[in-house]
Amino acid sequence: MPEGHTIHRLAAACIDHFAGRKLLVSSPQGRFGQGAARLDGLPLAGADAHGKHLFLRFGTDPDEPVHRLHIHLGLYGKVTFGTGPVPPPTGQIRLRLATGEAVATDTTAAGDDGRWMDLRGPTACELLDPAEEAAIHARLGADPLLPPDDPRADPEPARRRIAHSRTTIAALLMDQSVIAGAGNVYRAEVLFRQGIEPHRPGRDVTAEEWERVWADLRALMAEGVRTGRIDTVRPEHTPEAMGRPPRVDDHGGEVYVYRRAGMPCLICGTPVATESHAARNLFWCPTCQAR
DNA sequence: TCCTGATGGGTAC
DNA sequence: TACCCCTCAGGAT
Repeated sequence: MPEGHTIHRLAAACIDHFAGRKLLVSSPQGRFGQGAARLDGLPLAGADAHGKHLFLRFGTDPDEPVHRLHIHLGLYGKVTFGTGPVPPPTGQIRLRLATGEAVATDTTAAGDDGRWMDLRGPTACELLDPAEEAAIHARLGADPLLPPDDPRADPEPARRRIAHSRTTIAALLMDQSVIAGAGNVYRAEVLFRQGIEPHRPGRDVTAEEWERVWADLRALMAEGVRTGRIDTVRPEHTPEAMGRPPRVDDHGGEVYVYRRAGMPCLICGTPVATESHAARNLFWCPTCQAR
């Protein structure tokens, strides 16, 4: 789930469900109890995403919030939205937001209109002061999902980093200080779609190739925000177009190489290769990505 | 019922 | 590079 598109969707969903509404905030069986107590009863003023980081602003003015909550889902974190009864608590790190006046913070029933959000297992769920939040933004690279006129979406620093780096392009695309929001799926898929061998040093990637990678990332991830899935195959390679069975996988989308090790490349039939690369699984087609 | 791995990242060596 | 964090679906048993 949690590549950047998931977090941008999450920010929009928080606005949809909770913006301007006083919230019941609790941390049942959680380690965020004190933070939840400080947020309880405040309205949600805003929500935004930068890369894989989510920032919820509590108070009445999103620019001058009373509290700012930083959430990072990490590898395991999950968020569920619902209406009506809230599911019973499980797990150790958990945050619950709900609307409605008639409910005590630790009951399992939601409020009048019963909207709730349940967060389990995040890597980060913490209140930050402005300087701490600024430090997070400062260490993140270009976010392909932010509007092009947002300075945080400016790809020029990423271009420069890559153009001067001996690190592989595969590792650079996963480095959140270079590009914020792309993860292992988009990394593998964008390199496949642009025919780039993943082990090439960043400085050997041409300006034209980088332009295509950035434009493709923007388009693919925007589609991910729209649909909530990661689909990267072009129309001519869909299951329907090729007469092949659809992919059966826990995250749902149609992809070229991600987690398809040993299976035939959808374009050339070469078995998809895999290796552990900088502690993450890398997938690529040795023929389509020969260079 | 148990075991493994996963779309992430901070930290210690 | 290894480990830790700590969730949960899917496969193995």
